[in-house]
Amino acid sequence: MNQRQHRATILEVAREAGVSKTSVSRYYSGERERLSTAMQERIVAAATALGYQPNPMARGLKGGPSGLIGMLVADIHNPYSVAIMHGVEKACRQAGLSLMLCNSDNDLDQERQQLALLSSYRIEGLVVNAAGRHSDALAQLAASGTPMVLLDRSLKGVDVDEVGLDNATAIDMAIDHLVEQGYTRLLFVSEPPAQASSRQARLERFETQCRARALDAQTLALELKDHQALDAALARHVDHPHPSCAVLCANGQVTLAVARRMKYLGYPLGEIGLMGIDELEWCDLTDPGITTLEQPTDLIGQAAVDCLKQRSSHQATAARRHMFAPTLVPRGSTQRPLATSSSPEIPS
Amino acid sequence: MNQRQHRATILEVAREAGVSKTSVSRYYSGERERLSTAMQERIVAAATALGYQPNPMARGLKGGPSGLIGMLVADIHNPYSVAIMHGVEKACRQAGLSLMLCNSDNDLDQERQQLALLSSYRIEGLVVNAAGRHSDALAQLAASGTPMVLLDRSLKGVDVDEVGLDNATAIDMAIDHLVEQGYTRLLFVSEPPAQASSRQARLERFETQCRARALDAQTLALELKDHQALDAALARHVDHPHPSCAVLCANGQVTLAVARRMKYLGYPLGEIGLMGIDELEWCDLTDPGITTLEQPTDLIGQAAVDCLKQRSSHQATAARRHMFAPTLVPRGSTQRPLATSSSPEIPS
DNA sequence: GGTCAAAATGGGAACGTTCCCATATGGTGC
DNA sequence: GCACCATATGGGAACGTTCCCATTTTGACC
Repeated sequence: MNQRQHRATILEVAREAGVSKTSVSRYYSGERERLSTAMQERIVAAATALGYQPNPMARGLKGGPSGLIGMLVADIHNPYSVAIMHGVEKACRQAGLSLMLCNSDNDLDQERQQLALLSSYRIEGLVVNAAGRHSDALAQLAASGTPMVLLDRSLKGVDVDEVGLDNATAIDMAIDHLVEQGYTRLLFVSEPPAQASSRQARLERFETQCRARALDAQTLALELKDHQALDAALARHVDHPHPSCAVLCANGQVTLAVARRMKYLGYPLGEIGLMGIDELEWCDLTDPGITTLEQPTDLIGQAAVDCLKQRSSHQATAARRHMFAPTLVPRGSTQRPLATSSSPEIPS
Repeated sequence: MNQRQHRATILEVAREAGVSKTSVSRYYSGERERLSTAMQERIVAAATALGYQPNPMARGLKGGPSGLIGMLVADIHNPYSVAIMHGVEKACRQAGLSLMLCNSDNDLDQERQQLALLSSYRIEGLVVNAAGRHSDALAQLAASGTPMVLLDRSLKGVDVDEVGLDNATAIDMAIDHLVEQGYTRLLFVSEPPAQASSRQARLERFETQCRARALDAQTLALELKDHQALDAALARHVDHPHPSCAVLCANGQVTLAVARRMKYLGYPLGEIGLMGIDELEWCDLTDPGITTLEQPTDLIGQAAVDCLKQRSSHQATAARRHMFAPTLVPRGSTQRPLATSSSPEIPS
């Protein structure tokens, strides 16, 4: 009944092909060019005949590559994380690597434990989208030589590659767009920035740019569960006797929360501008549509895996940063009702 | 600079504790009760002193448990898959297992390859949310004794545990709700059912139930990319000189597509009823809100992992099926405008 | 044709576990 | 006091690789 439970080993392939196990091993560990073509042919013949497949466990044991890439995510529900995960998974698949997915649920203890587990599997690289506070466990893993990429974060004391959005460009694009559309009073809403460097970066860029342009701007950092604080801030922002207010959301989660509250409070989208970083699948479904800055998540995921591959093959160079620019997806939420369809494209 | 690169082995712990490696091994492979308390204390002391952590590679090599659970997903972008993934990941974490995530991108070849890879890691169990057509690779893996759970699918010739939504109950709840709300002409929209048994099940239940109740009902199965076909079907459904039409969507992806087209075509939600299986985070954001049947995804994921755990410990019993009932989340899209807030709760 | 280096191949010892067996140790019943 | 069994412990051989080193073959150059 059972399919052949037994799995062919390298030794059996060697016997079948009439060569030594060392040669078979060489064939499968990327040293084919050292083998004569005749030998290569005999090996593939024997291997396919026996249905041989290398055992990554045994390989990883001896110190060879484990074929495993770890991904540590703080919140598996975050659409941004999922989108990146897609890119990472795809890149891994193409590189013949497997993905171990870990979710820390924003819990530092879980994170530590997951990290220990990942390192015990001798992962060849780690993609991290977590670790708000200084994570000693993360630093230790990086110091021990595991290639590591930080997604949209940078960590004090951890000098590793970073990949993510070009926050300065993104914020500038957002401000440009909002100003072009005629909004003159801006509110930036973010989750608490202490936990993630990219939040910090976006917040700071917004503040300095608005100051530099002498815009009427404010910022708000809060936990999204806190409806009341958000409602109050929105009211404060909107009730100002100023013609045109807009809200800029620091990420997709914020966009969702703000859109929800604005709908609840009855603020008309467009008249009150709304714009978010991160594209979301439902952005064109809310009534006038929500304008977003779309991140090239597949590219980012790919870049992360590329970093890891490079680092595990070459000797360690200095830490690098890949920053990607977003794409503006304009929709109705940043279209003021007075400005009719005749486009006022005149440069100022 | 480097943290101690060297990792303690079972042998070093044994030496440190002055016991044999066998005893240490026993301690870590769940045979603690066979050890005297004195020995247990010495082992744990030595292990913590050395920072010992078992090497799962070596363990898996010898035939022991690999600590790995695989999850094969056809489309990592599908919110349902992601939601289940969350539950599965959480359950794994609590059980001390790690999750290897594989995405087949709806490609049978990729699926085959991923399956081979997973099996080469000697996974202890596999959660599958893919495999439309009869997958020989899947059947083979199941036959070889790997515990396996099918999510919302059943496969001919593969007799394994299944976990998912109670489709009959869900469809009945949906029909009940729509009829209660006064909709009399129903359209069921689904993706092509040939690829997934749950689509088939929902479609069939809808047809038989509507026939049994003598309802004016139709079904539509199509690829979601095909806007034109969808638009045409919606128009055909709605333009009927009948007072109250409603559309029931077979899953979240369908709901998104239909909502998009209805918005584009200008059909007012509520007047034309809309209801979907699968809760989506943006359902309350579209104007009157979209009524859904929410699946207990965390429970389903947990149940899947539970199945695997049971099956890998106990001897194989007959395949079981866990079917979960959904929860109705009523919103404006199934609230007819004529029926004002005074609820017409009179039973017919 | 002999020397030497390069290329091609093979044998054995690890890697860190688990498991089978063997060996103490302690208690029980006659 | 001796056979007996249960309970604790330990030693060695696997598991399937890779890697170091040794050996053989090849070919090129004087």
